[in-house]
Amino acid sequence: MSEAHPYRSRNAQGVMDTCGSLRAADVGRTVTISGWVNRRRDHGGLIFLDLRDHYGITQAVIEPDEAAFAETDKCRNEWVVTITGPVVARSTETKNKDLPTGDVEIRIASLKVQSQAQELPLPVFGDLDYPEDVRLKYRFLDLRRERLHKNIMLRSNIIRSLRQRMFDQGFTEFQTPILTASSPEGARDFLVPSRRYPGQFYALPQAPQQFKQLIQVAGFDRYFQIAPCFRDEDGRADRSPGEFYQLDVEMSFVTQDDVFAMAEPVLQGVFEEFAGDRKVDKGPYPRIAYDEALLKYGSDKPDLRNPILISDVSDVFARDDVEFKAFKNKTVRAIPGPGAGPQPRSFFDKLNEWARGEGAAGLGYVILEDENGTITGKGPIAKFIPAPALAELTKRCGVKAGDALFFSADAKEERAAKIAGLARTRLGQELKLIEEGTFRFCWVVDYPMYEWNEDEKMIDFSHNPFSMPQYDREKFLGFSSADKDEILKLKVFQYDIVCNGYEMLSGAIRNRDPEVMIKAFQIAGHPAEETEEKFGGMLNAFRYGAPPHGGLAIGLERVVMLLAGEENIREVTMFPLTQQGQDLLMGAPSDVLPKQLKELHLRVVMPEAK
RNA sequence: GGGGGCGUAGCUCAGUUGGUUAGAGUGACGGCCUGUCACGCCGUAGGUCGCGGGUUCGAGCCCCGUCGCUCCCGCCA
Repeated sequence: MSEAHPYRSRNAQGVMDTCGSLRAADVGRTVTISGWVNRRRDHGGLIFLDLRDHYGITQAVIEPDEAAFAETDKCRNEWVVTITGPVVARSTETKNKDLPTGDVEIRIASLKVQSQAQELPLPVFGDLDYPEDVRLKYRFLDLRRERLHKNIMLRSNIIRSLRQRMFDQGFTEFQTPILTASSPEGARDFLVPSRRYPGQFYALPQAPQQFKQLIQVAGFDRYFQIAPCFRDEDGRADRSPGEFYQLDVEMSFVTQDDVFAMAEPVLQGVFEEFAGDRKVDKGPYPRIAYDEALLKYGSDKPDLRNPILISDVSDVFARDDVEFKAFKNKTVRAIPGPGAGPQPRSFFDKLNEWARGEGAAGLGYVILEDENGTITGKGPIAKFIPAPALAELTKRCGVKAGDALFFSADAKEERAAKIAGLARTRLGQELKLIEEGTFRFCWVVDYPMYEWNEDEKMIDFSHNPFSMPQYDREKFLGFSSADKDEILKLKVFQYDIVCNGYEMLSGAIRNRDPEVMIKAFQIAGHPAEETEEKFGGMLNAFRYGAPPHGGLAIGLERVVMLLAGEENIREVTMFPLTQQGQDLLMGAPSDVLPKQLKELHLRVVMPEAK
């Protein structure tokens, strides 16, 4: 016979007893469980301890004449203790139906204090909000609290589910290097100085992009990885500074449709598994061309829960019978405000003020009313829009009496579209039109390959330079700077999945043609030698038999955020950095010893004080 | 790099028009209480009002600067 376990007993089936495991069936057993004192209630003689561990909460009780009373009396919140005693049934009136263990309690026969706790800088009990810096400095306490504890467990379960779904589709997981080479495109790199090669640096990968493509060239076919990615860029509520994880995927001999067919069930499945009572859109997801997304939703991240659709009405305001000068020769986008007609004047003034804050000249509007069966317009600019033009507007935008129609106008099309998109979101929120408790997905496809950089008067890559253009190869190789207009119209096989306005997934069919890649970079102003030097490893691989391939990456934290119902990425990250990129718990970044700098052949030059 | 918000007891917050000794709840500590589960009751301690400077007879409050956290813009192939 083995001796009793010092911290946790087991039942007859060999199952470990925890603070969450005891039920009516355990009544009569003597058990040992360990955990934190969640709450202590002292009734004079009678003391209750709620003991908490990862698995749940169990009430323990002791009376004054018992041997362990003095030791129990000393216990305070968040001390770690081990208790041993019989499991007893609670009387009907004293059962706690809010706890799974609420039918029973443990009578404390002995209690051992494993660890005491000082006065807490952050109470574990209760669900108050605390300042971010305190929460981060004492993350280990915050993680004991139900909200974070649940979120982190959800994250782990989502990762397990994603892995299983990938294995089920015949994918293999491989690890790619963390210490790698700096890549000049994209985000700022995190650099790691080399000890053996003075003046040279490793870089942490911004993504395993080139490696996963090399894995395809190496013939492994369906690859995936829960991959850490490092980018030295500033944070946002939905974007960690420094590091994040993605489900990174690549596969060979596939078309864009093959990738879609693989990705949809994975996302769909994981959302259905963890959505609870929230609704999950059924695939196949609608495919929205990039240009269409910008027009109808004013964003390349359309939130389909919002029913408002934007229309282009530039031509209506260009008509001779419409005399509103402020909109002439501009891109004008119309944003319907369903049911906004009865809103008070202040509603419209507030929106106008908000639009100015976003950098627009304003947000014009007409309120649509029914006058003897005809729709008429009211409001400051209504008098400039004669009846036939108004009829055209209402028809095109699908608005009716009782609605309002808002206008975003700008000489620059992108600005008009962007403000319209922001107004669409804002109106959806203000008018409470955004469907709740639903996950709505869509693909955004046919991204432009290039965009015009007005400041530097040159052509830039608009997104990923490694995507395959949708093109005629010979014509592409023959492009010159005279073909600017045609070049700017080129689309690529690149695609995103957007869920409720968040970018969830991003991918592409890759460009595996060295000649085309060098030409593509030439068009963006990078000479062939430079491309050869920067991407030599991958280009060279493409010269020795590269399969057609494509893939994607799913932002893990975004998926967890949405499923956890959180709006901040730190709530789903175990040990996050602050928005300023500091680790308040471990104290990173930090100074290092002069000896370490010397080994690395580094000298620090502090920025000059102002 | 730029803009907004916040910073008062261990924690969450209140603090009037610039005016006596800066308050409450919670936690801590002590006392009372045998069925609570946010237990209840009584008491005690606990403050560089983020920091520095200024205006004023007098500053938690007004002004300037600075630091920290946060949200946004830039940035994020």
